[in-house]
Amino acid sequence: MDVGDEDIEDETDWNSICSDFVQPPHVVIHGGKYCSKVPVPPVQRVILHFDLDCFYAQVEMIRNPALRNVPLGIQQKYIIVTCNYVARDLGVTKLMLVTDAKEKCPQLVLVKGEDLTHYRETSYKVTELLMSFCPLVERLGFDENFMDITEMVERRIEQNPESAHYSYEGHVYNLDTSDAKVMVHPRLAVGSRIAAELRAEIHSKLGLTGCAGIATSKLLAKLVSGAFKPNQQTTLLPESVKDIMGSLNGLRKVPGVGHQTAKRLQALGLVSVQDLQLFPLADLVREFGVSTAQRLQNLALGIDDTPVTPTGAPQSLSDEDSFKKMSSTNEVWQKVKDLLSSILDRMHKDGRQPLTLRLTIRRYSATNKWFSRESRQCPIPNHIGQKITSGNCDALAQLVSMAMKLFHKMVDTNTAFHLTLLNVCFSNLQAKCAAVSKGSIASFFTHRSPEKTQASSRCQEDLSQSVLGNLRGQVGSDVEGKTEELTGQDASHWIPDIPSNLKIKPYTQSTMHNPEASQQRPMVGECCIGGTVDDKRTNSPGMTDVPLLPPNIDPEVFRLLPEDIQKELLSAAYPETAHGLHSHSTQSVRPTVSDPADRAHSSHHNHSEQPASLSQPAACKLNDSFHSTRIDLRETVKGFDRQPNAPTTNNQQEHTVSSLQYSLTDLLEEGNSSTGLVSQRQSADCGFPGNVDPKVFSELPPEVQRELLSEWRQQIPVLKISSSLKKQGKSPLAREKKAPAKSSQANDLLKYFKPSSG
DNA sequence: GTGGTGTAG
DNA sequence: GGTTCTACACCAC
Repeated sequence: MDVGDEDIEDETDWNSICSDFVQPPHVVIHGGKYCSKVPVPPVQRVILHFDLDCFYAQVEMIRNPALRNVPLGIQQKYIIVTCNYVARDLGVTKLMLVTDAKEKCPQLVLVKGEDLTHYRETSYKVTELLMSFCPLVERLGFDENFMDITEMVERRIEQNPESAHYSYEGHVYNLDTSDAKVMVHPRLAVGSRIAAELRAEIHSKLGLTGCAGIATSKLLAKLVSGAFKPNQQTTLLPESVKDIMGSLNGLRKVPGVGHQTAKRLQALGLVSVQDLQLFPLADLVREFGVSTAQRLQNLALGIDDTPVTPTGAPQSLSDEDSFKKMSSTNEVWQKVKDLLSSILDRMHKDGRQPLTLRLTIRRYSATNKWFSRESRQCPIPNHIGQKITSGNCDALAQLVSMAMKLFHKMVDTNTAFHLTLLNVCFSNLQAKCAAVSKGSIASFFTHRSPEKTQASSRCQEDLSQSVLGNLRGQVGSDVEGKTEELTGQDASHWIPDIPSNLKIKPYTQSTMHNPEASQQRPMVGECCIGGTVDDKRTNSPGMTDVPLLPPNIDPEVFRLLPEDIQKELLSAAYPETAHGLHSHSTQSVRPTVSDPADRAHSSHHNHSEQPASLSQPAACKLNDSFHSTRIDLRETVKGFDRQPNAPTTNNQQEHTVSSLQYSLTDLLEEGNSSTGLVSQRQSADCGFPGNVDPKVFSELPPEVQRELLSEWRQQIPVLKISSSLKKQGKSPLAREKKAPAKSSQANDLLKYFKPSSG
């Protein structure tokens, strides 16, 4: 943020850096740092960076709107990983110890956040939503996305040259917006408007707010997106690149420079960004090698030409848990089984077949508390891999056994050991065309439809290409010569089971009811979706207006299918009423399934029966239903016209669910329940959501308590579902997801029936 | 392919 | 630089 002599000195450097740019325009901008003529590179790319505000907290506040008005912290173990702005105003910060946070803000409401299921799902919805406008979306963690909208911008300017004259939306870094001369960088100006529209989309469809940065590279977009928080956006003009780089205090602030690199740089005497900018490259090369040295110096100079690489399907799925101490094989066995059953479920839903299993441990060491991780991996035999894909419950036992072998490779159990973390990971994920048989026809339809309707649009090609490019190492499907479309299907598959209905429903909803959104949509949609929004609406009329075809099914695609498949789809979509609600009914049923206390008891019962043999009859039963395409289709298609609190009459399902819970609860390790907050079971008993700490609740002012209670009373069907299943420690909801019916999706679905006010 | 490290949110 | 729970890239072997 400092101007002065250094700036003038630096100008030469900047000139040389930019020398490869064609005809740098000379512009004069008043009100900013540059009062002299400064050569700036032309805008060649327009990159957006989206950063959701306190993401986990937002997800929880959507799940339980009453939390919006209280200081909310998301707790993982003894850490507040994030908190809402109410809590921030009261002094709570990210990564604060729970004890410190409570001291600082006694009224802080805590929600357990170790189970990432909901965050992951919401995260992918955001990515997916962005991808529906432009395929070039790259994820960075759960709450950030990059997007290359260069094409979108070009097209918009082409179609509407007027748009180039519009002003910047939101902030312009280091400038009064009124001072920013739009004509200088029309692409960035248009980009800023697109960013605003996309943020509005994210808000209207998913209820999430966030910041955006608009710039010419990922590096700069990321750096600038946080300039104004929360829920604002900032454009960085090329003229201000030097400013923003200079404003970073310390090399660690440069994305791409982690603490190890920073340490090495410091050893070279480099502390500030400017130090690195000016350091002789040759010396840097000696320390880091050519490519890293060049990259680091470029980063310091604000130069980053790395492309936005569409993220696509995750390349590994892992699940882990940390703990104070684990020192018996028995505990390890339990935990491994626990973790495995959770990722098994995710893996099954993903549809790809993992070829590799990895087990990672972290050992405690008094001298070196953060003793690094060790891992062992092994190939997963094909017959087991297939069981994973098909949802065959035998896979669990076999994988546990494999994982334990890996464990014994690392740990000599004859001597004492002390672990503080276990991680299981499926990697080397192979797409299977056989996935079709598993019910992904439905996901083909549902996921394809937004894309399929683009068939006539210019972006369709781009999209399938990028999707293809994404699916690194995945086998393209070749059924009926529809390679491309089925590849699209595979691509759709990775979006973790967002049911078709979710994809369409919010869309329709906001289109219909949100004047702002409908005003903006044609603008945003013009890039890739083109006229397809309307198509989609006609094809998917929404919940109440069921046409000949089930909602979400693209008639064009439907027509292409063999008759028997068509029939199956129809029968799946419109079965007799008592059936077909399998998945969702597990949701409604759940609160009545069994007394939480009973479940706790049952867990003790079976506790002694392990680990000699894995017994999970209920899980088997449930998983078996995964084999049925029919059921899967029904779930996917049917949930759409479900009412939020629709009562379930199917007792059999209750039994299934309840026995499932027994078998899964058995896996819980007892140690966990004694730590941390009051257990979720207790809070569920109290009649309010399990994700709310009763103690904390009792400390709230009476009027807040009343308000919360009245909110919860309206929400209880939703909240109880999740809360009654939540457990201490690891992967509570993952257990819930064991149910064949992809219950957490249904959970998400319910959310849309009762949208939050925000 | 395996195992460790570094980076990131 | 460490807490958490992921996920990815890169490198040496």
